[in-house]
Amino acid sequence: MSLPDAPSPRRHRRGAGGITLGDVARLAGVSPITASRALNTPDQVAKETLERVREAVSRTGYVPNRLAGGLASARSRLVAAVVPTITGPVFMEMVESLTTSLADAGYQLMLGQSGYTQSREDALLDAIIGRRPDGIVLTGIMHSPEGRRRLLASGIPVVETWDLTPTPIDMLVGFSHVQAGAAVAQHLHAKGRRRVALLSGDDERAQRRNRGFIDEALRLGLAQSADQIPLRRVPAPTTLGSGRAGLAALLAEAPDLDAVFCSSDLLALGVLTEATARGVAVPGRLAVMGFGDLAFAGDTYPALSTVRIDGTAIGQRAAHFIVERAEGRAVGDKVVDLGFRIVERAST
Amino acid sequence: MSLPDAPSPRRHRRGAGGITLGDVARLAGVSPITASRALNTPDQVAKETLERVREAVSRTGYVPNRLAGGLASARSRLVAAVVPTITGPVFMEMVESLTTSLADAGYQLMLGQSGYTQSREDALLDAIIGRRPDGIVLTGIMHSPEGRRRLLASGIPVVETWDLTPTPIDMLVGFSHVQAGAAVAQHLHAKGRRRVALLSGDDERAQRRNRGFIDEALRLGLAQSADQIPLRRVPAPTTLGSGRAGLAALLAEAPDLDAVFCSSDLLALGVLTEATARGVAVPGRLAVMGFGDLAFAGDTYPALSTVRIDGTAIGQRAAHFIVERAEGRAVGDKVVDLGFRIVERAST
DNA sequence: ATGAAAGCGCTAACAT
DNA sequence: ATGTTAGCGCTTTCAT
Repeated sequence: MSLPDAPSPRRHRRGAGGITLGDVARLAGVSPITASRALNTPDQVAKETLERVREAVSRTGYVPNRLAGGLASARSRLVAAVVPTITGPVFMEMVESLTTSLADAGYQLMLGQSGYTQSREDALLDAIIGRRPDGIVLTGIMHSPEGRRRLLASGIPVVETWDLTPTPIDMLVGFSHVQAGAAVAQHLHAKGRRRVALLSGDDERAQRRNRGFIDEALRLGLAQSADQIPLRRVPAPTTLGSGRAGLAALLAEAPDLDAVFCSSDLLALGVLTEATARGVAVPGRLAVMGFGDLAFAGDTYPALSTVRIDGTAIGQRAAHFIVERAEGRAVGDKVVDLGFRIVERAST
Repeated sequence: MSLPDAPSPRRHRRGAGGITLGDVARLAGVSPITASRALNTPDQVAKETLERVREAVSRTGYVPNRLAGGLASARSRLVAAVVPTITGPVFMEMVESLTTSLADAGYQLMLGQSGYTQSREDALLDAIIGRRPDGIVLTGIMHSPEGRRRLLASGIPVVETWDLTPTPIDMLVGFSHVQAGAAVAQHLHAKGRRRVALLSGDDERAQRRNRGFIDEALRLGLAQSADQIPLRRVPAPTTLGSGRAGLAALLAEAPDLDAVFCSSDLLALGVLTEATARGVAVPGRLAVMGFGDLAFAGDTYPALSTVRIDGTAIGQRAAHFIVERAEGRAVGDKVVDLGFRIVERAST
């Protein structure tokens, strides 16, 4: 009974507001799908049509709704990264390079902090999977069976990083912590140090480096048994302050120490600081070794010997893995060992 | 010609795969919308129905597709944060607290790095707006007119941070850099310092602090004209290394300096390091002042006097602003000046 | 090179 | 307390 042409008073929907692809298409005098192609696959569209669509886009200030696009195409162009905490500076380099590499490829990074506990990590995982990211980058390897199951079930490409494991969920970019620890023991031994100690964050990867260090130290005859090597654990994330306190504690326990391997550069900086405050000569009386080779390591006084981990490369590789998968290309080797490098500076 | 009951061979759609709300609903013997309500607004659903839905969810391992939810409800539960770079540790505290506060409220953080240049920022903005986040947190205030326009046009709640301006785009959580600079000048003057210098990153906010410092220094009679105050600029993000080089340069220019105000704690740590390396007594011969009060500031040797900026509070306030908006509640005062605090430690 | 139709998975609006 | 219907804005499939 109403006029056929009258806009029927349909009950539906908050007219959300924004300019849609339909609006752009209408303005350009083409169908929505042509407008879509003009934006996504320009070479499928005639030059002149392309021009008209581009014109319409800039006149309207249209910004495509990627939520809708992602839903329709099952490609969100979102990538999630999970780090224990970003205030430990160790992972910053990786996050920065991930963000940049992904942005260059048209992907956006979602950041999640798991804390160093597992319960949060599992909860976070659901929040992440719900966004249907095109990939998930994990810091460290996923141990929780529940987490592995959910990740596998989601079908989302996963890159585990900063570690190696014979049983990766999917892809992997890392290095061997055990070997890194062993290499440090060798380095200190080669430098003539004989009474070595460990100052370490209480996270699992640091423990593994300690293990490698201790085993190698025993092999080299630096001690007869593991408990002869003083070991001080501090809570992760490690800080300069805990480095100072840590050295104080180690020195109280074993005043004749001649070398300390710290599980992070920040810890090592704390050790250098405490040594300065106490007048302990570095490297004269005490050699100090860090881990990570953060930006500041070459500029401390004395300059810090450390283990270089190329966080930027880790981020780039991880981004590459995920983008290749998302674009439907097969990645060759799904596991990359990026290794590490002993960087000898003044502190040893 | 085909049997009416036969699943009509419709041409459509990759069956993406995953379990959907429909599957859960079917299993629970309810309609999809009831299942939706069971998950989102449980108290609108009968106890027993709720139970059946929950059961179905855990049996299937269903994880809601938030892309679809966001599209339907026009609420993505995504929040974007833009920082110049996350490898400057200054913003980490804010990003961490943002991430945590938002996660607690069921929102997820998207991270963007603008670099310290404007062109990247504008491009980044479109990438962000395309995701239809429920809010955008900007580091610093948005100057680019084009950026402001797009942000305004998007209708997305915006929080500018780390600064004050009489013309915020929307909401604002910051403090006065000019006043902070002035307060430092007063502090150094009160400590009896008379030959002050500046070591500063070349970003705009640091310049503003310098301005406040210089004006106040002139007022206090520490110099007759601005160019009597040695000023060394280093590229942002600032580093320990540039702090060392900076002090060296300042000392070459003005050997009789008795105080340096650094635009970041990291720079100040570099200055302390260089002072140690040169045997310049701090605070005896040289007072050093940082900015930020990062975690390590209290543990340097000597402990660093600095300006405390509560990055955690900034993040919390920003998160609060955005969540309130997203939930449809009005925020009272849209501008919050969180201030700063001079933290006096051993270095001055 | 372009278009029509269908529907991605969910929720708002309007019932009952 | 639960269901029906339409459609969020886009892209896929199939057709021309």
